[in-house]
Amino acid sequence: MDLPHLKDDPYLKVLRPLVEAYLAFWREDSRHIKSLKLTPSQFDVIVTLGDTDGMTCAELSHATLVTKGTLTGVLDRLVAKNLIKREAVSGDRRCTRIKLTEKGEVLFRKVFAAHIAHIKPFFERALNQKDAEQARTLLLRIRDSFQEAR
Amino acid sequence: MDLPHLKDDPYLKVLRPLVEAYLAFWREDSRHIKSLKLTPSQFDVIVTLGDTDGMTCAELSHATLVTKGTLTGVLDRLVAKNLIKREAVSGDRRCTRIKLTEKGEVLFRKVFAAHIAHIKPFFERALNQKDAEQARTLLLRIRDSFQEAR
DNA sequence: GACACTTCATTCTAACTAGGACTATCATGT
DNA sequence: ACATGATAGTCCTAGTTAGAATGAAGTGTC
Repeated sequence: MDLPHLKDDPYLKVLRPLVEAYLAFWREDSRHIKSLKLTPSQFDVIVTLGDTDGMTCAELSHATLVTKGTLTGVLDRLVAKNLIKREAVSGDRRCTRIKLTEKGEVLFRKVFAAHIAHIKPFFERALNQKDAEQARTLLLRIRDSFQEAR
Repeated sequence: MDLPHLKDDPYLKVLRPLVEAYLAFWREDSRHIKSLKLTPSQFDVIVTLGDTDGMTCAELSHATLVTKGTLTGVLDRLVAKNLIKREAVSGDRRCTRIKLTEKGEVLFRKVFAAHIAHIKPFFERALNQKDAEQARTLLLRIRDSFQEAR
C-alpha cells in the first residue's frame, strides 16, 4: 500500500483520494464488525453464506475476498465458534460444503441488516443520488482499467 | 472486508465499486512492488523516507499506512536488507531517527519513478482529465464523511 | 525535587495475507 | 485399465495487521 506524494499530476491526483476514501470506509467498517466480535474475514464469510444452501471452499473463496489458503484457518475459527459446519459432499469426496449452523443463521439475520444500516448513512451524507451514480461509473472505469490489463 | 450483496440501493451501489476499484488498483500495485523484491509496507516506508532527512518511528507511522507496532518489524527487515539505518537522536533518547542508507537512496531513486510510470497509465486509460477531477472530488467527499464521524 | 502525565519505540498475541507445496480425489484420453 | 492432468482442501512460510502492554525517557505542576 503506497501513497506516492504527487500533487501535480491530474491523473495521479485520483490515486490518493481513492486510497484514502477506501481506507476511511474500511476503518469504519471493521470497527463496526469488530463490535460484533467478528473479524472482517469472518464477517465476509458469514454474510456470503447467508441465504445460500452452503458453498464449497473454492466457491466461497471466489465470492469473498479470502483466498483459499487463508480460508482454512478462517473456517476453523468459525467452526470453533459454532457458526458454520463442514459437510461432506456426496459424489465428490474432494469437496466440503460449508454451511451456516443455526447459530450462524441467527447471527447473520441479526447482523447483516444492522451493518448495512450502519454504513449507509456515511454514503448518504457524502453524496446525493446523482453524485452516487457518477461515482459508481467512474470507480467501475478505474476498476476495469486495472482488470483488463491482467 | 465485506461486500454486502445489494444491487438496489443507489447509495450502497457505490460501496462495491469503491472496494473493487481499490482492490483492482491494489493488486496491480503490489504485484509491481513485489517484482522489486519489496513488500507494499516496505515500499511505503522507502518512498516516504525518500527526499527527507529521516523521520522518527512515530512520524513514519503517521505518514505511512503502517501502524507503530507493525513498523518495528518492517524496519527490522529493511535494516537487514541494508536499506535503512536507525540513528540515535541527540536530545531525546526516546526517539530513533530512521534514514535511508546509500543503498536505500539508490533504490528509492530507481524505483519511485518506475513505479509511478507503471501505475499512471491505468488511470489515464480509465479517465479523461475532467473525469479525474470529478472522481477526486467525489472520493474526497466519501473520505471526509467517514473521517468526520470519528 | 517529587509526582503524575505523556510520548517513544518495542514486544506480544491472535488473526490474516498471498502464494506455493502437498495429498487425495476425480475426469479424460487412449 | 491406466497414465495424465485438473481440482479440492489443507498446510506451510514469511510478512503484515491492530491493539494492548511494557519500559524507558521526557514534560509539567505544585
